[in-house]
Amino acid sequence: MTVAAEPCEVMTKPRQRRKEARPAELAAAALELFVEKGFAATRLDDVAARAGVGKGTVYLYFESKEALFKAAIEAAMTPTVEAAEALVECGDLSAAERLREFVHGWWRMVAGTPIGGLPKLLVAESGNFPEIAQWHYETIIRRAMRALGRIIEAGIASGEFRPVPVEFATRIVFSPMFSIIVWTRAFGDMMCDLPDPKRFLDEALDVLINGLHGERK
Amino acid sequence: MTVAAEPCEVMTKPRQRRKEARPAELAAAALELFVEKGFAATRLDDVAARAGVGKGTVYLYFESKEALFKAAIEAAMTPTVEAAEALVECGDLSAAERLREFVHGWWRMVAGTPIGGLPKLLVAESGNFPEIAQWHYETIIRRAMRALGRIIEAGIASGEFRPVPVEFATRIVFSPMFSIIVWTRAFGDMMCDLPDPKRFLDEALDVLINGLHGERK
DNA sequence: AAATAATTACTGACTGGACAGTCAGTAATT
DNA sequence: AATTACTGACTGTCCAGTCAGTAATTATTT
Repeated sequence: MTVAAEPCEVMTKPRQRRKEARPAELAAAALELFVEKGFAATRLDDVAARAGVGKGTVYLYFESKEALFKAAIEAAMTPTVEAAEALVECGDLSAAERLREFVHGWWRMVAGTPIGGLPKLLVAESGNFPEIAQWHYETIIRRAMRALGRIIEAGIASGEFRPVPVEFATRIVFSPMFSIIVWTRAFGDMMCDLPDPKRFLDEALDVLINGLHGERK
Repeated sequence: MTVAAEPCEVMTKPRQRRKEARPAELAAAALELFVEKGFAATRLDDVAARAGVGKGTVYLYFESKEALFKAAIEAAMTPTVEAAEALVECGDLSAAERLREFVHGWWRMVAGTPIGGLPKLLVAESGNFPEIAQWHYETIIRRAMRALGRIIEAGIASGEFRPVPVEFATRIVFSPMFSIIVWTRAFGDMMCDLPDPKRFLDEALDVLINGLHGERK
């Protein structure tokens, strides 16, 4: 059998050397696949293929599958939480309006991107990678919650909200966010009656803000 | 090397034949391990060992690892949702009090048991076993939500709650339950500042019930 | 500018270990 | 003696991780 000198192939681009770009490209490809299929079901051959390299190349830039996992998550998370924190700083709005801004801004930022799959992924893998889960909790979640907590504190200080325990109120506002992002990723495909997430967040904010405003029953 | 005729072993009980009891014992052992380690990381050798049988026995009663997974989940879930539905039927309480009963009763029922690990497990494996996730959603979650929804409907009908959209209100009340059960299982071990779940549920119920009562801002 | 050598980013066939699933054999029960 | 619940060593497969080899790039020589 002869080599059949390139019979109009589908653009078989030649091997390239791009030391600088590889790590980020690999991390991005890995993130997509980990979010799609989970850690165990993701093969490094596939990650390499999606990044347009051979499997060996993965090991030039990452120690192991686990190291790649960690790197992919960290690379995606850090900029996101920073952007989320920035949402808190918006002008002279009421606490209620700032809560709405924060929640909606966050949703616009993560919905439909691989980053939106991270909460589900981290929940799924928390048992197998406790160090990563802990890092994520301490570095990302705490920080995001503190941002949310500051809005609520300000609302209490100004008399707009009644004096609820901030620690708890923060987590209470978090829970619809957490639920909807995990929920849509876990069951979204198969649920014909999934409510529109934006509408859900709106209704939840209505109830919560109303609950934070009013007198204790 | 000789066989060393049983030098005071740790109660090596003889092989037994218990056709009737095996499936349930295997399903229970499997549930524990799947909840502890996830589907991929659970070895059938371990399941068999925990159930006190050899690996081959697993295949006398279950077609495959996946079939065992499905059976373990279904066996645990069905009685649980029935018990949860029964919680709705309690006497002539206000809607608010019935919500509290439902949420606390559910928590008492699942906290600290392997069943409490199922939401996290199902989230984690939803991508790899869409049929199981779909069965779970349609059979369990819908049913539990309908029970919750009935409480809210009654509260609206009696004028205790304002006329919120029930579909949404149901999911809003669900979200702190979902959050806390998944959260404690995923991050509970490593979080020194995890709030007491019972207190969290109480505070969430306060805010939510207050939010359902009051006038729209 | 062209040829040659030196360097190194990149590759993919290969290995070793882990584990789902099998089946010939064992022993409890009838 | 016949039946069958049960066993665990074995097989085939899958995949993370390796490494000898390839080719793109840079440096050096002519």
